[in-house]
Amino acid sequence: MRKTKTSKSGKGDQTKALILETALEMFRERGYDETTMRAVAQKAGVSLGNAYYYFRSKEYLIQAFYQRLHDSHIEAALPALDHDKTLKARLLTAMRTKIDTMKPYHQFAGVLFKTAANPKSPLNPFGDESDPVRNQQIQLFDKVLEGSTRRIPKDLRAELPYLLWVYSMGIVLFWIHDSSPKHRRTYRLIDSTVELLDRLIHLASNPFMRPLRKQALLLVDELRDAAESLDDEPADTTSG
Amino acid sequence: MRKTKTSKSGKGDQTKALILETALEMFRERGYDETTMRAVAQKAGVSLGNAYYYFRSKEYLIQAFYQRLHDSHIEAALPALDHDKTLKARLLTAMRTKIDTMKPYHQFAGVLFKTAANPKSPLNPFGDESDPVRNQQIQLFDKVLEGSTRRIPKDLRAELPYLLWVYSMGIVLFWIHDSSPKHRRTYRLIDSTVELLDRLIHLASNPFMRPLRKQALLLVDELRDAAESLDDEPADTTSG
DNA sequence: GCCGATAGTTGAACGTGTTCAAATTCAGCT
DNA sequence: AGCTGAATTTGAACACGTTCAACTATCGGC
Repeated sequence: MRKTKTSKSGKGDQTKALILETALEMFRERGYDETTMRAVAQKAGVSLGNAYYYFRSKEYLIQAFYQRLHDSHIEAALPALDHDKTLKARLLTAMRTKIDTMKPYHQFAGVLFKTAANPKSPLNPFGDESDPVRNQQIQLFDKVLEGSTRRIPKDLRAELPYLLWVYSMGIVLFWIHDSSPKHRRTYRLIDSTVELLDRLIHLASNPFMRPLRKQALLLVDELRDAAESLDDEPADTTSG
Repeated sequence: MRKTKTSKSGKGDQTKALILETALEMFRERGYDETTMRAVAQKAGVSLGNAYYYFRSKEYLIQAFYQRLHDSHIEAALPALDHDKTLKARLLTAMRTKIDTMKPYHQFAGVLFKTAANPKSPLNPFGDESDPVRNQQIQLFDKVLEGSTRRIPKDLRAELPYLLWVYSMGIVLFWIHDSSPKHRRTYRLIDSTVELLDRLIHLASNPFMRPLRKQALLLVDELRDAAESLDDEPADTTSG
């Protein structure tokens, strides 16, 4: 009579969760490369092969981590955003909480982007497998804009959430490389870039800027298109 | 009496070159991941350990490839630039020849950026080990600007080579993911972004834009600073 | 209570990048 | 020719991520 009573959650789900928890803990404490699958399996009390039964590869453990990280960010950002009204303040909050959330995983994050930059990796932020997380993140920036007082032309307004998401990825990239104490440099960078973005958005909203803005937005559209057709399109040569 | 007579070049240099040639050939034909160090060693007729005597790791083979690739680009770009006078035309030439040069290595290039995005990799374009190549590339963009007719304010002019280099890295990143026939998408992207950049530079050169420009350039400076102190600065906590 | 199927689990085995102590070659010197 | 120390070369060995055929547990249906 020592069995766990949560029979409903499925034996597998428990094992999977156990492996993930163990892996993330070890990633946090020792880093990614230094954590071997064998060690994870051993610490979790399962066999090596069993870990691979639930996670197709070591990278898929990061994928799970990625999702969890974003959930935490949302949780931290949404309440904080209630206090801010201007676009600048709201953007600042969104970005600062993002870095706050990622902090414990700094040394492990390098690997995250290493594999994320690989087109074939499940972690590629533009790829299909990242679709849910990506959309949630873009949605967050939509909320950042929605609650702000700044008036923005419709065409720009529509693309801005995506553009801000790309911007946030750039900040994260910087943060990964940032070894300054407490990541001060990254926070300073956020301050200055948010200020700059606010100004740029203001400038781009000027009627005079309409032609240039239109051209830039067309470019953005094309980039998004291209980015979204990554896995398919195996260099088609059959013209008809 | 079968010894080679080129005794001056050093036996080691020859072996190193042989290994590199073999490796690059196999990378081109089979891709990076599919090319094992054992296979390279065997095809080059040396032992496995010997390959590691000359190349600290498999990644250092890419490092060497990187340098060679850039040399080819310079070779292709410089003569072509003689024909172009406007900034737009010169920038177009520089970027098109860049992609032309990289073409044969497209499938292999994904790995290049995968490892390049890793802060600890010798391939990191911002890192110390890439310094020579990076500076040469920036210098190329300086020449692109130097020969053009467009008048640009000094502050912007000074940073522009670096900025264009960063831009070129973005294009390369896109190209890596671009599986359209003959990489048409990348060439189209170059066309539209160069056009846009030309306009933006024009706009930024307007006296009205001076404050915003100054702020943006300050940001660029900070980014460069941060990017250049990657390997050092191990989270300094001793304040004095 | 038994059966078959599915889900879960195991650990040996494979191929890889990398390391290392030892073996071999080489150049310069006597 | 013989010696010496450095440069070069070797291949066995290591640790890792990953795969796989086999084994066990679990559960629904008879």
